Amino acid sequence: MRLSTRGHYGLKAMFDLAQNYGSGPISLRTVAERQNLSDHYLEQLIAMLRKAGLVKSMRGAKGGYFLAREPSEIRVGDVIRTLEGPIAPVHCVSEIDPGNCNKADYCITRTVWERVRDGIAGVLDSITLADLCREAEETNKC
Amino acid sequence: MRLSTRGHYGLKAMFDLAQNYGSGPISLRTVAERQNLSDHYLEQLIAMLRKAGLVKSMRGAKGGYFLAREPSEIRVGDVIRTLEGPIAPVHCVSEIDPGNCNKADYCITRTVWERVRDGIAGVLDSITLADLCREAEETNKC
DNA sequence: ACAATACCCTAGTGTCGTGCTATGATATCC
DNA sequence: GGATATCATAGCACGACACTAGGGTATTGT
Repeated sequence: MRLSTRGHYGLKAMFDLAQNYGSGPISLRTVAERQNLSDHYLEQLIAMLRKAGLVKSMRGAKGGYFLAREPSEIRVGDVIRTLEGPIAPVHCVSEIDPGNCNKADYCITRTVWERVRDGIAGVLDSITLADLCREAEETNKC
Repeated sequence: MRLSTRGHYGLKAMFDLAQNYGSGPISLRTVAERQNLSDHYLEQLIAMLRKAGLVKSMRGAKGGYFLAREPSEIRVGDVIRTLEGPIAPVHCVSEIDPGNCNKADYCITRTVWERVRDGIAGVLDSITLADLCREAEETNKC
């Protein structure tokens, strides 16, 4: 019952970009160092986020990455789905293309996984990057 | 964001045993065939459930497995935790032995994973095997 | 112009967990 | 005592994961 590190690292990076939103592009190396991640690996993750339209990039010297829209408009669920694929505790209740069980008759345990899926999605979709920034600020005040 | 088949298959098997609760031991082969699972593989899963005290066994001819207590006393979460380990979307928020991030300072994304974890656990712990049996019965009536 | 910076892309690779299979031993019933 | 069934351990093919390697391309500052 694990998330891969992709979602974990990716969210860290997106949070970093959210904290620096509006300050122009941030270089990959900066994010990687601040969040303590392998920069080459993070490059691949952020490429997925870029193709999904969540971040934009500027090439060349002084280039870097920045959020494609405001932190309040990016939900954690958007990030996770991009990096981990559709939320699905088991394959037959995937958010996309659920497939069908090999047994034709209705599988009662499916209702469990549907509820788990909806629970996870509900949490992830209720939190935006702006929420994380606000929480981080409040934490530092204490 | 996937459960392995262990939890999936294991819950199917436990549901099968719950439906036949009180009818004496059910052989592994019977369960495996009814739930369309590899019986040798299921054997390993049910061994874990036995060691965890969720099912009991009777050896020899006419032997088999049966639930250690009433279906209403066994939560889906008990089954999943036994087969999949403690619920933890990422390692640092495991229900048991959370470890600590390599970064000493507080990681804000952790609050996300904690909420996801609690969401999953909440769903799994709110459903008992008896609930599943009741739902299965109601479904068949329609 | 040109070097430095930093994004962009494709391949490859070691490690580990998953999802089994294989083989044999032990206990119980008829 | 044989048929049935649980118990236990070992091994193994496959794929995903978490990177690393090594290049190419765009932009900037001098």
